[in-house]
Amino acid sequence: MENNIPTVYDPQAVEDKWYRFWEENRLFHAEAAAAGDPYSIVIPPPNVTGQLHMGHAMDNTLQDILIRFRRMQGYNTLWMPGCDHAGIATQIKVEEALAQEGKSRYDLGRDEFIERIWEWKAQYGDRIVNQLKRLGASCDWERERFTMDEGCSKAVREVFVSLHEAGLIYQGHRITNWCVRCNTALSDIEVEHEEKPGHLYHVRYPIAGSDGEYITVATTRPETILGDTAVAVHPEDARYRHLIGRFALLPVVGRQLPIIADDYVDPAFGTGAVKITPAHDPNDFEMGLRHQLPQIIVMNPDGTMSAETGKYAGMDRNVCRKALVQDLKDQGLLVKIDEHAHAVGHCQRCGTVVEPLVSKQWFVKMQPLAEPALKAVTSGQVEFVPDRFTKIYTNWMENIRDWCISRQIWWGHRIPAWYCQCGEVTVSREDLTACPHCGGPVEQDADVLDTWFSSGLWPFSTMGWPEKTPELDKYYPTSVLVTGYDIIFFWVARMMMMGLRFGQDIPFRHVFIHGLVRDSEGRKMSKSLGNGIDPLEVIDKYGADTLRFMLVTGNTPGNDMRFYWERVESSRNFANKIWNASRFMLMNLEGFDPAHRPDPALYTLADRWILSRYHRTVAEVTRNMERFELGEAARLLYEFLWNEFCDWYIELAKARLYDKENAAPRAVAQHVLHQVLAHTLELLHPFMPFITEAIWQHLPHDGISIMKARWPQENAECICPADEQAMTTVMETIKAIRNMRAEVNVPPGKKSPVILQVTDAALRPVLTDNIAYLVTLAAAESVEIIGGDAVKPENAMTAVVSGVEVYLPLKGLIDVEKETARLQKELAGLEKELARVAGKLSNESFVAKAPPEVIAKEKAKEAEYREKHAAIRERVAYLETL
RNA sequence: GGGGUUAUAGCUCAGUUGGUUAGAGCGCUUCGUUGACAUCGAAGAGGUCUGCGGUUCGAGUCCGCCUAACCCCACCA
Repeated sequence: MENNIPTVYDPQAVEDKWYRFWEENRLFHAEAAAAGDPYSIVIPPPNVTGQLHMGHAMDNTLQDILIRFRRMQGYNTLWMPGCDHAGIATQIKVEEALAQEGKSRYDLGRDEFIERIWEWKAQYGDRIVNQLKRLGASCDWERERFTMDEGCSKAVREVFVSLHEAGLIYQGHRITNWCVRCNTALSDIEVEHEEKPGHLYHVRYPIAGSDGEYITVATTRPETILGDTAVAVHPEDARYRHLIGRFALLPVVGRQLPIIADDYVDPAFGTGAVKITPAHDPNDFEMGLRHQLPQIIVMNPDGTMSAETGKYAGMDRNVCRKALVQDLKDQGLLVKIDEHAHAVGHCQRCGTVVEPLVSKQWFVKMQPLAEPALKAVTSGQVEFVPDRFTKIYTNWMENIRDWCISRQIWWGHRIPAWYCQCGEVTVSREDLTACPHCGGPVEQDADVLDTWFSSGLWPFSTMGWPEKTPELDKYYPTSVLVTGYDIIFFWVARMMMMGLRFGQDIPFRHVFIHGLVRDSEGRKMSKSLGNGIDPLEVIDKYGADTLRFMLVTGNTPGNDMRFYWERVESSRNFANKIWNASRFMLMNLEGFDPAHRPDPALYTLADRWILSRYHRTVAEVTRNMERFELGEAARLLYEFLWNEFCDWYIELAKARLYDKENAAPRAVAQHVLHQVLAHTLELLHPFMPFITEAIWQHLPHDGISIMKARWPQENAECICPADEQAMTTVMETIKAIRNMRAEVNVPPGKKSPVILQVTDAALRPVLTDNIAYLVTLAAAESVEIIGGDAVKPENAMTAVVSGVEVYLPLKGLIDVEKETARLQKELAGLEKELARVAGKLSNESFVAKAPPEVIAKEKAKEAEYREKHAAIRERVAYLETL
């Protein structure tokens, strides 16, 4: 039928072709009005100017597997694609490009800078999409969305205004995390804390109006001394009680600081006295409010010291620290510097040390939103896979704090608030040109929203919300969200809150969490380490199917995996194995009529065996897919296809396939070969879409694409343990012969006679029927089957499989001593097992309490071992007489 | 300070409601160009499942504790 297929699978030759075919035939497209229960996934939107990395490759492979699986099962399947504008990340990129020209965003001005970013998006916005296509992602590209497109922007504004109307968005002067490099406020989770060795500076503050009296405070950030407005001690601290109500003199500056008492102070830490800097420390900020302390801002947004700091004004914060410490030393006020490890916050995006400082920002009040989001998970309405992430999620939700959503950057959704000179701030769905209160001119808030604000709306904004759309109706809530554990708080949690409030329902039923792809040493792949592996490189070299298979096997949900080229190669080999098994089939389908179903009576044991194994595989693979155990499903397919179908069935079928004189048996073999392989390819399709499509298209088929093939169904009637058992005996007999031949180095070309002494009468016909296999697969010259009571052959090697003693008369090749040793070793193993089983069976509690089928199994084992043992012992005894 | 993950063959990992002589890939040893595949085939070597205790007739699997590594969360200056 097909003889011109290359012996090595070449992904490059088929991938582009079939992807185009799928797209041209709109096979990824979903219609809300079409039949079928909905199954939907929204893609975690990658950064629009980003590039596909290994994490994306894994994340999207998992999604594509689920989508393709459900599509084949007949669901009305939507995979919604799109990109994220990724505020700070994208802005940094464009700023870096600008820096190449020696410019900053301020040189361009806001409008021109934003225009520049849109140009970037136009230039690179397709790249990530094209990379996802190379991976094989079956997204409905006709629906592609962008977090800053018109629809999503409308959703953002609607949500902002609604939350504001509900009193859940407010503006406030509060202490927030500030990145001096990005020049913007950050939310708490955008700050990464790293425990680092630092210093604890002990500084003397003289007591006002005293003679040489002082109080010593300890601080890790001496430059903030300039913003101190009090010194606090614990009210019960006997060392300092007499000082409460008096004043200390701020070193260098000379300002008078009240000494106050507050429970917050831990007498055991440092000196038990704390300097209070309300504008630059979250705790001090709170304490400042309690004691009505003034806030003195000593640092500018760019990290230099403010005009408030006198001679230090304009210095970088780090320079100031050194200068100030020197000044304290000079004045004899620096008592000591202790080594002190403490957590320092860094900007997630640029790594700069973050400063807590007071500024005016917009916040979302989280408690009321978190409550339903928490309940949806604790009630089981939304399930995390694996389950352990439930706890991480709920713990965060229970301790949630308000979310700072305003960013002082330019790329993003502008906050829909307008300021008027009359003092009114108006939040509006429509752009304002005049103040609704006084009619005066208004100016829109300069800030934009945190990127995650719009991402949080993704499951419903992409479906057309706030409009009522058929998509929203059909596909929301989505079926599953697939993402890494690193963005559970950033994204999953926000989608839960927003979805429940604005989508009127949970955003997804399952959250399928996967781990990170690390390098071969277990390190995170990162640009700075230069240890990243480009998925495109893997696809170029080995093909997308290979990459996908490698990414989905060998690990379990939620756990990290390491990238090894050896594993890529092993997946590649599997693809090649599939290719060649298919080649074999295609080369042997001559005269095959798929419509003709052979008489089941003509099926051989091998046929019934592989069909039984196949149907078991269907059931197990489907079960594992439904439970998100994709790696296990893939492993089962690998083992079935390679170890059973290729290693055995193809070999067992060859004789019939090659014998063109006997049409009927040949047709049966063709039928089974085709049926099992074609359907196994269907099972494999979600994992390896390209190669399975390429082969499927060569086969006789109905329908346009394997993508649209019906997912295989298990037929329990085809599962036959007796046939499996019988076939196992035949295979074990073959293996036993091969083993003995290898043991004494029989040349591969040299055939030898085989004598089988069958002790289990039921096995006699099985072996008699399958003698041909021993000839072809075990190099048997002749096979003689003798009864259990017959005289045992002499001068032969011996092996025992269940119910069959296998004798290999190898005159001249047998070294009696070696053979005895080999059998003795076998005996020792059997004795050990026999002792174990006998021990179990003689244990009264076991016999009384274990389930009957377990006991029966153990008894059967015991009988088998006994029989084998007896046979081998007899053999050893015989050898010893020689 | 809380919480979590991991510990199984030389390496990387599976082992899913507790019950087979604990598996795979890579690596290693020996052999193999017979018409699917050397990106292959055949035969092998290699593990007291981190340690201790508990539950159970039975534990790699469930429960404690120990050790080690990693991760997340947390406003002790």
